[in-house]
Amino acid sequence: MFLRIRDDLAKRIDKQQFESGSRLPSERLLAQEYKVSRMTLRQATTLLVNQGKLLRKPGSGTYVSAQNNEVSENLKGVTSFTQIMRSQGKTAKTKFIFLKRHQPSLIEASNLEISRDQDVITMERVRYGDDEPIAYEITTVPVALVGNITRNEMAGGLYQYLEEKGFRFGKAIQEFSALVPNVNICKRLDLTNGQAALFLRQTSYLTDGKPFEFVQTYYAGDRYRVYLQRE
Amino acid sequence: MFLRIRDDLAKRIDKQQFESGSRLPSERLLAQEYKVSRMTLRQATTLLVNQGKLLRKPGSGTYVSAQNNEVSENLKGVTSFTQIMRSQGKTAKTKFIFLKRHQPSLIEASNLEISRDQDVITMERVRYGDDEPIAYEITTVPVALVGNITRNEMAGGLYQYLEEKGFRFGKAIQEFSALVPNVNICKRLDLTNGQAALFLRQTSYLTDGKPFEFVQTYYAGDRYRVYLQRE
DNA sequence: TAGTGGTCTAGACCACTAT
DNA sequence: TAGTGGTCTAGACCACTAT
Repeated sequence: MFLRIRDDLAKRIDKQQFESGSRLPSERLLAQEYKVSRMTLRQATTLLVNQGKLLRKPGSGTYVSAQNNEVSENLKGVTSFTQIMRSQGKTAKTKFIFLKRHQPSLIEASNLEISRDQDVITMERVRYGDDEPIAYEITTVPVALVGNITRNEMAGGLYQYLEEKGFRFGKAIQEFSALVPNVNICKRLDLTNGQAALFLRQTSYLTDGKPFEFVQTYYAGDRYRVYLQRE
Repeated sequence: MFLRIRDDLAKRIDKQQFESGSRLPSERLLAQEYKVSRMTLRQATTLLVNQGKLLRKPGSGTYVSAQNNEVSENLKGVTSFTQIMRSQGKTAKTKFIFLKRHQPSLIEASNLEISRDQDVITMERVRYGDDEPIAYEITTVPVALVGNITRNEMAGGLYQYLEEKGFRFGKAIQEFSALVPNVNICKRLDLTNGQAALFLRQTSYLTDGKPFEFVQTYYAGDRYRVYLQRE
């Protein structure tokens, strides 16, 4: 129930039915409109407040955030390359390099919490913003969980594919560091030898705590930034 | 009320009164113990779930996370070098390089939201884990806000100094990228020429939205990682 | 002074887990 | 089948804002 209300409110904000900066109807009114209790309505708006889309001013009202969209977009965006590019007015493009089924490396197995004799599928891709290479992405998923996914299913959107299979996504753990990539990746990213890359390792989990993907990404250091907001 | 319960539960977890991995008393029991309604008790535990300290398994119970402490420590730790080192069993040391009062650069002025004729104070330091250099930190604060802070006050803990002056801290925005630092910083960090550094820019704000510090940090790429948890 | 968000209560029913 | 977390209700009082 409260998730449906959240989605509906988010839509109304995106459609500018609630204008940026304006005050929302009071919690009591909105609860009436959605025919739920005020506590339930607050569960919905709390999610939007945490996302930065709404702003609460005690004693005054609940407001549509002015521009905070940017920050929270960037926050979410780390998991969606397409979103980041779009928010910068660029078109995300992808070049498929290869997909293969194989036994996992030590680091893949430990991050996906499987043993080394359980097969995984790895896909490598270059990500572009307009026509500039931005990132080299290596995605690994366990066969035991996702089945024998095809190239098209995987490249067409792993998340969508898994969602349709009934999986629900939970937390993700990310680890950033910096390094100078190997020659092959430097070439793919148009990096002069010796230029730095932001290196991200991400493990994503289902709601039951099972890891379903392990992604290693090299971002061209001079063309990419990660924004985060604390508190 | 629910904040007090959260703090109390957190203490009991830290004291291992609730052991790592074990099941907590049910929400109904804990609510009884704290003499609050179940909804209020859930407000408290929800905060700990979001922090990663607790784990809910519907139909089964609420559990103390096994090791997830690391992650949330790392999350907080990004703003406190000392904490990160301690969590890795290392001792944080600091070497003071210099402190000077000067007119801000363009980037300093814009991040601190001041004009270029308003003085700032900049401090540069090397941060060590045990005896290994980990980070080169450049901290800039506006004189108009913090006054003519001395070297000891600033190096002894800017946050403590400001807190004593009655300031309250709000959000912080961080931006990560990767680069190869200049020769001077490479030397300070014992980096061979050409090694990469994780570059962090952070602007920290007071509760009223005024920026009070702008920090630029170069982390030795091979000796430092930033961990984040999403959702 | 009327209206707002912040918090809390004391229940209720549900799907699920563990046995 | 008993117990658990997930969600929801229909109220209530509070401090605060806006006027």
